[in-house]
Amino acid sequence: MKSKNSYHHGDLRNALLQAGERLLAKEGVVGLSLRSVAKEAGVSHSAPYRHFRDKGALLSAIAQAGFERLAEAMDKAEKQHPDDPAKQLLAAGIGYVTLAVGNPETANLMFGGAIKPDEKDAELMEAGDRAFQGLVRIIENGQQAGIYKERETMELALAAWSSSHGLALLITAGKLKDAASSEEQVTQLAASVCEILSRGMLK
Amino acid sequence: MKSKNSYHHGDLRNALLQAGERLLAKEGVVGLSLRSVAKEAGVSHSAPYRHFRDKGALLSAIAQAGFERLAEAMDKAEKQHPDDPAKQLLAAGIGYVTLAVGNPETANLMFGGAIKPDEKDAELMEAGDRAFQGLVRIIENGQQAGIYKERETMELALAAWSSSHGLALLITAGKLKDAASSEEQVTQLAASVCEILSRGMLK
DNA sequence: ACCTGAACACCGTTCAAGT
DNA sequence: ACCTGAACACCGTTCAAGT
Repeated sequence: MKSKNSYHHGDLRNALLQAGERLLAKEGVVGLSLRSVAKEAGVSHSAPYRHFRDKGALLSAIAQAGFERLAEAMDKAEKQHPDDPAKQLLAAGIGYVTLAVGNPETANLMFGGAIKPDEKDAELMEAGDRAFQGLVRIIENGQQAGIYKERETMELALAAWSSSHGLALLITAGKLKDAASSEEQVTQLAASVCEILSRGMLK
Repeated sequence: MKSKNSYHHGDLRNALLQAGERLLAKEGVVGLSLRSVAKEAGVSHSAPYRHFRDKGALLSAIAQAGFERLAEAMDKAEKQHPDDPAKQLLAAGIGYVTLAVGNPETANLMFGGAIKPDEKDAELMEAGDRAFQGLVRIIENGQQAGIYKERETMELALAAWSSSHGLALLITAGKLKDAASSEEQVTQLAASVCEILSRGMLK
């Protein structure tokens, strides 16, 4: 049992993670300093170094939490429609885009290159892979149900991933300002992209 | 006629832009400081402020150049296949992805949220729009040729943009490390995604 | 008109010292 | 074992002063 007012914080690691996410949402990845995170958590500017190797490690941990939420969204999409892999894919796409739009700065952190390749630790990569594997499973469900054309699982999964990912990042980057202001519009756009990908652009 | 050794640089704005792009490619958007750009250009750390309002304005100008190259790639894709809008779309997708993969840090700058929304000046937005309009024109060519299903131009364009954009950023973010190491592999992936989008995933 | 150098407030990181 | 505070090298930005 630890007191919050004591010299020793007790759960500083989590407090820093929370403060980091809060400041990230407010200030963006450029405006987020390790010192401001420490201040927000109520500790000195050097305290974080007991829990994170450096600033990149904190960012990496925040990004990891984002990938875990993304993996959950994929799992949820699969379980929501146990016998309809087409609906699973639609729900996955909408979930992907909705999650990114709801946390645009986290999405930028996860995919925007703020974390240098050599700072990407194994845990971060694993969390990213888990999210992708959730989508791959949904594609495999469709293949087993025989609804897709004969193609490599990875090719289909990459096409689906690319279109959801692209739409999500176009929105978070503000390139679709007027067309994607409400959550309803965002859902509609995700559904439209998913349908075009499923049925094809060509006659 | 201006001398490079004189006290007055003569073309410092362009020199800073060039130095910025060079350092961006080498250090990434996180490692790029305005002071290092000034040093690379051989001027004092405060000289850039004669030519750019602040650091964001320099980044914005670099991003703008990136969008102009992207717009050129779209135009080139259209002109390369004057009578085949399907090939235009494939060339546009490959061009998009190839450009991003060749300049990953510039792509991150263009789409990664390093430039805050309020720093996005009119010129930057226009350059981005021009690139998108190039893609829209290619879609319209296909609609006029009657090759696409009946759908809003914008819906088709957004689906095409999303999938190319998503693939490009997945690669530059390093999420496809092993599958996209050579330029040939990258072209192949872009072609695969484009074909799946054109013909559809479903049987 | 354009560039420099000192100055200021901030930042990431380290390390001896405190509890 | 965990946190603090001084210290260092860096950064963005401003501004009087130089050419």
